[in-house]
Amino acid sequence: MSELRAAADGQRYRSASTFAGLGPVSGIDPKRVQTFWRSVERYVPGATVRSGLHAPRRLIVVSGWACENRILSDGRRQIFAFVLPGDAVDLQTAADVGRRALIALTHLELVDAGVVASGGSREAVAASQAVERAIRAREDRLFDQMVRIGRLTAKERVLNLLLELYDRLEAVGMVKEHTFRIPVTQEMFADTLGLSIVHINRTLQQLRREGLITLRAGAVTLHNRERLASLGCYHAAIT
Amino acid sequence: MSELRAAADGQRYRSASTFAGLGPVSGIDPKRVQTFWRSVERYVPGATVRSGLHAPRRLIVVSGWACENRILSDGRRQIFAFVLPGDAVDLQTAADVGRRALIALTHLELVDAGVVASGGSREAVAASQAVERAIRAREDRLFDQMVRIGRLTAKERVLNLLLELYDRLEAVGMVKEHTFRIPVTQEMFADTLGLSIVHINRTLQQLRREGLITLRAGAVTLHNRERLASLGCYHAAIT
DNA sequence: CGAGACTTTGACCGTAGTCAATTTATGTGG
DNA sequence: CCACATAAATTGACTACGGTCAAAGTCTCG
Repeated sequence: MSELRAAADGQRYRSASTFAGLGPVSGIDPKRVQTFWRSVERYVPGATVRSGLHAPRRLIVVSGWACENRILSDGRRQIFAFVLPGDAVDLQTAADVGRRALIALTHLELVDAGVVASGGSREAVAASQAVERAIRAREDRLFDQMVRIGRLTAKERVLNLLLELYDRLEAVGMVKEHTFRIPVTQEMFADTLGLSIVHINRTLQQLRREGLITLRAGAVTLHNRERLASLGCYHAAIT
Repeated sequence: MSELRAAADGQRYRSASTFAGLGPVSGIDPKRVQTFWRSVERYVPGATVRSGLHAPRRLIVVSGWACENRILSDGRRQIFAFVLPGDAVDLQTAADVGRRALIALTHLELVDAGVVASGGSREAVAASQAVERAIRAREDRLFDQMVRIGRLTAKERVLNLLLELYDRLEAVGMVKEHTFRIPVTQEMFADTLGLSIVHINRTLQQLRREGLITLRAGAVTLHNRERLASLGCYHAAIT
């Protein structure tokens, strides 16, 4: 990917309000922002985020998309979750290499949650709580994901996932006119939703034919969100 | 269930060393054990464990089996995990009623993790760390479960799950001669593994015909664990 | 313009689901 | 200890959702 491309990528997948996902963390003391930016880790698309050697690490996404996945020895892959700007993840120690990896899907900027939430100032406390909430929200989504692949039909799975992404991106100002950018190939959808790539393709075609979604050039539009939620067994978590 | 039955149930699903699953917690100060037992919560089969009203609660299973599940409005059910003696779970607040419930499968005894890990004594610290590890182990298993339902075949799913249960129960001394008791109906297997009850039945039959497992009257025997692990894509987590 | 990644399509297959009936536990009350 | 009620397991026949294979078409980017 060229420098130019990388820049565009950065723009496209950066939240309007960088720490929006952390709620209370926005409007932080400029002096501390300095500290954040000094500790930013950057990854290029396809790179594996390094995990802690001994202790687990908690990270916050500043910009870009990532996914958590596992690859089986025979090549099968399961993507567990997508990680978006404002999200928190915790990476285990090197011990579970091969069991769960965090992979950058775009240019990715991360900060250590410890840095954001350190110090005893009122805002650091707020940040710490926000990180806590984000970690918890992530775990809740793992259950949604399990329901998707365990009990929903192909069509439901796709709609349900798109709706989740929609809501999460909307919360950080990354949805415009019912549309958001999505750096996810059909192969990745397949590996997320427990389906084959061919079947994902056909399911998407069907959704398009039915006028439910628009999906091209890495941008998705959801028409009639209410109807999609009903068709996709989607119920947003109470936050 | 009769009183007699209940007693048998208690015996059958109690770990040999009650807190064995917590490792370091075993061999605890008798005075503190008193405290534990005063705070034990008991549930009958089928009961829903009550969640915290405002704050999340962390619980440790002393005896019995439970499962975490979600039931969709159209009746479909997904079981997320089985909870065994020695395991820790965290229950969210009442806010996510309907999204994740903890259901007793047998007579069930729980203690609050806070009680076990409270105080500053050396053993309380050890207990606290053990609870931490148990919570983390639980989360790791969620990923294994996702791989099962997302990427394994029916046969692999069944074997993989049985092997996980085997290893977890063995760790707390509840496996004897490659055999353990398992209070799980085929319908529950189906709802765990994202399959239909009929297909679970046929898969089990096949495994029996192939001489890989024995399963009757709520007891499972795994013959040739190595071979099963290979057939079930099973790799125990590094602990 | 060419290479490689990604998407799309068709033909065919097979794993797993559905429906419905039967058999076999399991547990309760008499 | 037996009879009945209910839950759980089993079986057969048939269906269908989704997988596999293979080829062609598109899009990106260097």
